[in-house]
Amino acid sequence: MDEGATRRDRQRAATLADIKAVARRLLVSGGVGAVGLRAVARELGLTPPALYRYFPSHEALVTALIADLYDELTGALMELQAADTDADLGARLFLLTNGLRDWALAHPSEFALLFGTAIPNPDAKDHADTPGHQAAMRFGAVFKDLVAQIWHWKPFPYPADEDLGPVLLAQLQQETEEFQGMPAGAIYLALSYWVRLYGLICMEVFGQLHWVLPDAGAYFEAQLREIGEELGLDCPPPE
Amino acid sequence: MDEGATRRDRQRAATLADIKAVARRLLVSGGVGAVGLRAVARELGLTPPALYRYFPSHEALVTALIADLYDELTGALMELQAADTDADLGARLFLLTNGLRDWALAHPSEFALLFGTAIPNPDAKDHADTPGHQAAMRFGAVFKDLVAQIWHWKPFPYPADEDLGPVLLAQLQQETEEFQGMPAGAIYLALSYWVRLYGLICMEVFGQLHWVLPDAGAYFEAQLREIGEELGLDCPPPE
DNA sequence: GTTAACAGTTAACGCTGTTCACTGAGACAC
DNA sequence: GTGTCTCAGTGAACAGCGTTAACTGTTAAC
Repeated sequence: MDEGATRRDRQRAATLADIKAVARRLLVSGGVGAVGLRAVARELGLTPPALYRYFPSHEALVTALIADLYDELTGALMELQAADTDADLGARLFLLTNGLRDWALAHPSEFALLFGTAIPNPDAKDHADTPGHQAAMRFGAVFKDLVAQIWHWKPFPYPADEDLGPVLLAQLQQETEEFQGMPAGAIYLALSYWVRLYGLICMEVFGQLHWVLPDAGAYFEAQLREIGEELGLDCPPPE
Repeated sequence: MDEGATRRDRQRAATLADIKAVARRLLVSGGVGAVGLRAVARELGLTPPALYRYFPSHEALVTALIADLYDELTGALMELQAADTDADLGARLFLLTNGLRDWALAHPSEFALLFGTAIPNPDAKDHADTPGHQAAMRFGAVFKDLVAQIWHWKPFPYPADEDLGPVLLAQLQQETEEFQGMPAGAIYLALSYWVRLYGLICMEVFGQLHWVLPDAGAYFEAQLREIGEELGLDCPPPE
């Protein structure tokens, strides 16, 4: 297994894993602000400069943590999907979306790190090859694939091109091969559903729904059911 | 005007305003991380401990800034509303929602501070009397009033109580006097529209829509028009 | 067996928020 | 008008942060 890996390489990989594990623990217990270079070193019995043999800066450590968390979340969703033996796409929509919400509620600190505050610089292409960005794309692909599968299995009604307006139509048509051939109107709907569900989860986790809904679970369920019906899917029984 | 205000009181109020102005400038130019106690003091020609005569901590300064920003945003929306002479509620929906989006896009740092990351502690009542929280409620009331006005002017179709499920129904009915007597189903719809529009603005400002929409303006317009139609309002002409 | 690479340490720099003891000037009472 | 008291502001210091430089000892490689 570790052929060609010298003793040092193995130990290096081990401490690197330790660093990330400690960083994760600090994140969970104290939020993003608690994962500091010195705090990680202290918890590992190392001196702060030692960590610079593993990460070029504090930001790099956090970035690596973000990438790992994206992959962990994606993995959890894929696992959920794999355990779902029957190919009912309605059930799969509920499974994945509820899975995302459950993960977010169970890991609020991690969720806040991933989705809380985002890209400060609006330049799109300069950080497109970052591991964190790629992991984010893999996460997004889970739901992009799901909606494409639903579409190709049983196309749902969608607004005509004329109803979208020329500007929006042109933007959406540019994404048609990213969405496996779906027409602009269908992509428009998919995006609308994503904003509703994803936005709802963010607002719930970040406490921006407390003023009206102490527990947003029932509301989320209702919204999800509404979307499932609009997509023409068989929704799982309530409760 | 300043009767009863001694010379000291006036100077104190002036420097307090200066502190907030500098903090605001630093926030705009460098984001939340740039508004530091020492940085503010440096820019004012003061020593850092001097600021402790005005704010008990760094967090208090940021909190005060948040409250001011909420009030500024609310004020900008109210002004927009006041300039809208005709009482067409469809036009007012477009005016206020586009106004919110415009403010967010014009002041991304401020918007990020207000809505980016939120309440870390899920306890609801311990910070309910904070000035920032009250300012946030005043902001929310703008849109809550709008939807209540629309409802009382021309009630829109809404889901029946039986379709909401008992749990959700009970939660929504508890808010019926907060929404000036609107039934649970109407509150359900209003909340859904708010999540769509507010979530869309957040995702646009925080760059979580770049991967599919380089410019979300047309999409926002389409969503807003869709909601206006569902509310049975006369939408302003496109473009 | 020599040499080079590398994990890790110590010391230090500049930065942050915060506290304490102190100074000087405006406000108020007699 | 003098005395007292409050209060804005200063200077020095502390603990903590991310980061760098010079150095030590162990490990892999030729």
